[in-house]
Amino acid sequence: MEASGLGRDSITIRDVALHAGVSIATVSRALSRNRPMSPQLQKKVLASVDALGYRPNLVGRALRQKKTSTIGLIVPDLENPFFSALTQEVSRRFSKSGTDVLVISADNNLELEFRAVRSFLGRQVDGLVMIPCDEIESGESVQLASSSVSTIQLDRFVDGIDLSFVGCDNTAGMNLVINHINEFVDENSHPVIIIGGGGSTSSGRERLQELIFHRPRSLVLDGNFSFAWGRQATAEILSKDIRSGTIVTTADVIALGVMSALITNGHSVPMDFRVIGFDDVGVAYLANPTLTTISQPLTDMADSIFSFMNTVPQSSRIQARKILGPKLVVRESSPA
Amino acid sequence: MEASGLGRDSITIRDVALHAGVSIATVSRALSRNRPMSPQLQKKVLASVDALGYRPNLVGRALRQKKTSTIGLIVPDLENPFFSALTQEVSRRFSKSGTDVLVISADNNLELEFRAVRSFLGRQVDGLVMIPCDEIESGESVQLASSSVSTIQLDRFVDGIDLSFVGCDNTAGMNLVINHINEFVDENSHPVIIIGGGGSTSSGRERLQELIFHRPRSLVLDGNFSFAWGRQATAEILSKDIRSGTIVTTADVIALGVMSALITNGHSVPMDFRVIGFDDVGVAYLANPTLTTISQPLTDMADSIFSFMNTVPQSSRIQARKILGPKLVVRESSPA
DNA sequence: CTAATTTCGGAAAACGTTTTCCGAAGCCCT
DNA sequence: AGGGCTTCGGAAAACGTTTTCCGAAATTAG
Repeated sequence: MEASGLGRDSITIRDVALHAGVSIATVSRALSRNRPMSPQLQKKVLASVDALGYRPNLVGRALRQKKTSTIGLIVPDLENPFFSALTQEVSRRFSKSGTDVLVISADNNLELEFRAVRSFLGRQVDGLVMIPCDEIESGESVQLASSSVSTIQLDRFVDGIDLSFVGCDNTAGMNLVINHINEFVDENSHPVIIIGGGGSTSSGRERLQELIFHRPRSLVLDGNFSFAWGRQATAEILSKDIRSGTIVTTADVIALGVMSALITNGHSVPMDFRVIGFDDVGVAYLANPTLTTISQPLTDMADSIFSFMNTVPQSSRIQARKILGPKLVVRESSPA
Repeated sequence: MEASGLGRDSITIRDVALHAGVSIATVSRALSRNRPMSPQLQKKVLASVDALGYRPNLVGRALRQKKTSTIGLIVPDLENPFFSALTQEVSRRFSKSGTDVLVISADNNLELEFRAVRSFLGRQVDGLVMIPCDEIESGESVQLASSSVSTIQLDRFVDGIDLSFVGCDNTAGMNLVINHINEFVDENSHPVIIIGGGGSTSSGRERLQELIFHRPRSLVLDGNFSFAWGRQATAEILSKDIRSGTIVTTADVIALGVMSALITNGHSVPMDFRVIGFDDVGVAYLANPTLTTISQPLTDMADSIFSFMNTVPQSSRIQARKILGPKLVVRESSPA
C-alpha cells in the first residue's frame, strides 16, 4: 500500500485516465462539467477519482486557464485590530463565492509591500486589494499592481492615482466627532488636543486635516497608528503640565494607548481627560472606560470590494469610488 | 508607448527572447543565474527584460519546477490578537528568506479550514503551517495536509496524529499561574474561578486540565476563545452572587472580556476579583488595570517553525516537537 | 434505406516556464 | 596540426491542466 501517509508523488489526471480507461480530456470534462457527458461514464470517472484520491493541480489549471480564482489582499499591519477585522471580513465575503483570498502583511514596510505586489502579480491573482502603506510612497506599488490586474484600494488611497477605492468617509466621521465635542467644549476656553497617526496615509491625513480645520488652535501631535505612539504622545502631553482636556485621536489603537498611559499616571478618563477614537475595533467596547469612537461599516466595505471586483473591468482607467458612511458611538471615555 | 497603465496582455519570456535576439533558454538562464554565461550576453538579455518590463510568470515556473517558494498558514481566527501577532511573526521570519507566506483564516469553521487545506495543496505550496481549529475534528484536514506536503502544527495540535508541532508549554505556563495564585489564595477558603475557552483545542484543554488538576474544587466554566465568552461567563458568575475571588482564564481575550464585564458592573479588579490571562497579547499591557498573564515566546516559535520547515523532511512520519517555555508577567490585575 | 445531423470521446495543442541534451565552437596540450 | 576538453547557445521536452478540433458513432429526418 503506497498511498499511505507519505508525501507521495502526486497523482495526476493522467493516472485517473489510465485507471478509468478513458482519455484525460474525458476526466477533465467529468470533473468540470464543462460539457454534458453520459452519466455512466461520468460516474466511472468520478469513481476512479475517488479511488485514487486525485486532486487537481491548481498550478496546471491556472497556467492553462490564465486565471486562478484567487485574489490577493495586502494589508499594512495585521497587528492593528482594525486591519485584521477588515481582513477577516473581506475573506469571509469572497469565500462565500468560492474565490479565496490570500493575505500578505506588508508589516508597514514599503519594500515588503512592493514585494507582495510582485509576488501576487507573478502568481497571476485575478484581482488585488490593497491598503496602501503610504499615501505617496506606495504609488509605485499600486501603479505596478494596477498595470496588470484589476486593483482596488481599500481604506486608504494613493494620491494622484486614478484607481478604484472603497473606504469610509473620514471627513464625515470627524465631523461627527466635532459635533460631539462641541456639546461640551467651549471653543475658546478649551483647545482640544489632537493626537494624529498615519499622517502619511490618506485616512490618517483626512482625519487629522478635518480636525485641524475645525479646531485650528489645538495642540497637535502626529505619529503613527500604534498603541505605542498613543502612550508616547500622552507622555509628551503630561510633560507639558497639561492636566485635563479633550483628546481626539485618529485611530482606536492610538486612543487605547492614550487611555492606558493616562490611567497608569493617575489621571481619570473622562473626568480629567476625555478620549475619542476612530474605527471602533472590538476592544474599544472592552476598554475601561469604554471608548467613544467612530464605527466603520466593515461588512459594507467588504461587500463593495466584492462587487467592484466582479463588475469593474480590469482597466485601471475606470475609476470607481465607494465612500461609506461612518457612525458615532458614544461611550464612557467621552459621554454625551 | 503601449505599456501605459492598461491591463496589457503580459509579456512572456518568449517576447524577451525575441527582443534580445536569443533563445528563451538563454533568457531563463540570464535571469536565474543557473549557469554561468558571458557577461555581455547577460547584459543584453537583462536590458531587454528591463525594456519590456518582463516579470516571470510564477505559475509557469511553479509548474515546471514543482515548487512554489511559498508556504501556507492556516489560522483559526484572525481577530484574535494572539493569532494575528503569531501570523505577523511567522510571515516576518519567512520573508527574510524570500519565501512568502500566504495566510487564510478558517474563521473557526471546520469546513473553511478543510477548504483552505485543499486550496493550499492544490496550489502546490512547499509547506503548510496549521493552527488547527479543533483537537479532534480538524484531524481530517491535518491528515490530508500532511499526506502531501510538509506540515507543521502550531500552537495547537490534533490528537493522535504523529506530526510535527511547535508550541509553548501550556502545562508549565499554568503551573506558573498556580504558583502565582498560591501566594495569596488559601486552598480551602478561596476556591478559584476558572473560565476556560477553546476546550476543544489542545492548548485550551491542556491549560484547563492543569488548572483543574491543581485546583479541583474550583468553579469551572468552559466556552471559547473570545471576548464575548469572557463577558458572558462573568455574567454567570455574578448571577451566582459571587462578589469576589480569583479568576483564572485560559486566554487573554477571555480575561479582557471578564475584566470589562466586572468593571462595568461596578466590581473592582484586583480588589474584588483578581484576573489572570494567558498569551500576553499586546492589549494586555494596555488594559485598565493591566493584565497579569503568561507570555508566549512568539519569535522563538516562528524561528522553530522556520527551521523545522527547512530541515524536517516531507514525510509525515518524522515527528519533531518543539515546546517552548512561557513566562509569567505579573501586572495590576493580579499583583504579587 | 440513405442522408443529414447531432452526440460524444480522444488526440493534440496550448499555457509559460526550466532544464536536459546536443552540437558547434573555442581552447589547450602534446 | 590534430585530438580532447571545456564553454556556451539553442532545440525540445517536460510540468498538469483545459479546450479546440476531429472523426466515429448514433440518432433523426426524408
